[in-house]
Amino acid sequence: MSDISSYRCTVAVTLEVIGGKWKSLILWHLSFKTLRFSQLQRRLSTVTQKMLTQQLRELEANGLVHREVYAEVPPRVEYSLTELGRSVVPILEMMCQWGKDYLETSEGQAPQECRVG
Amino acid sequence: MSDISSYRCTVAVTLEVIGGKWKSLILWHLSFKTLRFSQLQRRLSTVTQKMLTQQLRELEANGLVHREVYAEVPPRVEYSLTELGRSVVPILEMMCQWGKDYLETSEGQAPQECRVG
DNA sequence: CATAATGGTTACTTTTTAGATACTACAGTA
DNA sequence: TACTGTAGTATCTAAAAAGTAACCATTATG
Repeated sequence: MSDISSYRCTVAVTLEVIGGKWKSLILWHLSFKTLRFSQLQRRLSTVTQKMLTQQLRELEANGLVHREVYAEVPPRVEYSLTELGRSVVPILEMMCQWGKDYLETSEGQAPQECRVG
Repeated sequence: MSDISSYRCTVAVTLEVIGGKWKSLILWHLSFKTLRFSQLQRRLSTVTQKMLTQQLRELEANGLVHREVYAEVPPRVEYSLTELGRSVVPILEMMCQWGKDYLETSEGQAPQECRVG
């Protein structure tokens, strides 16, 4: 049963780290380029400020995202992926591909590209 | 921006399908062998009957799990992975490996094996 | 002097999720 | 006759998550 218990731990850990409501989407956007808080907020359109802050704080606490504060007025805060953060991108790409296949086969939707460009 | 919107759809879809509280663990157990409801319940020790039923119904609705009811008394119901269900196992294994690496590097825990045996 | 912009925090409320408990059908067994 | 086992469902409650709105500091601009 060691396979079971270690599974439980490690997949649960991964889901805790990237499974949050906005986390994978944040990581995805940051995988393209460093972004400011307001830029992220615009890209996630329906996210509330509170949720974006919260999710970013958790990603930062887990070491996936780096937060750089510039001493300016008005303040500027930039978010970027750490090396650890970049290491989850292949998982996101795999999930993206699976989701795409799933939609195609089970719902007959038009094919979609993962990470175009 | 088509990369972004298609990302949102497909990774979100994948997370909806396998991101539930017990789903990935259920899939993991079923990847070894077909199990009855009560067998799954014992393996997931702390799951409530309601949650197990609910998660299984959703997995079934998404086509990952097959539910076979035998007309016996007392009733016997067996759950197994469909082909689609088996196709998510590599993602689970990847998440398992990432979680393992994450625990090792960020928390200095003892190494754990993914899917021993 | 009032307003805008940035990147938040805090308090309060609503919504969602999960837990606990009781109940069901049916046949076999004591 | 009462009890057991299976695989649930239904209902009510508690806890967690998320939304809403107001507030903060600072400086530049009008």
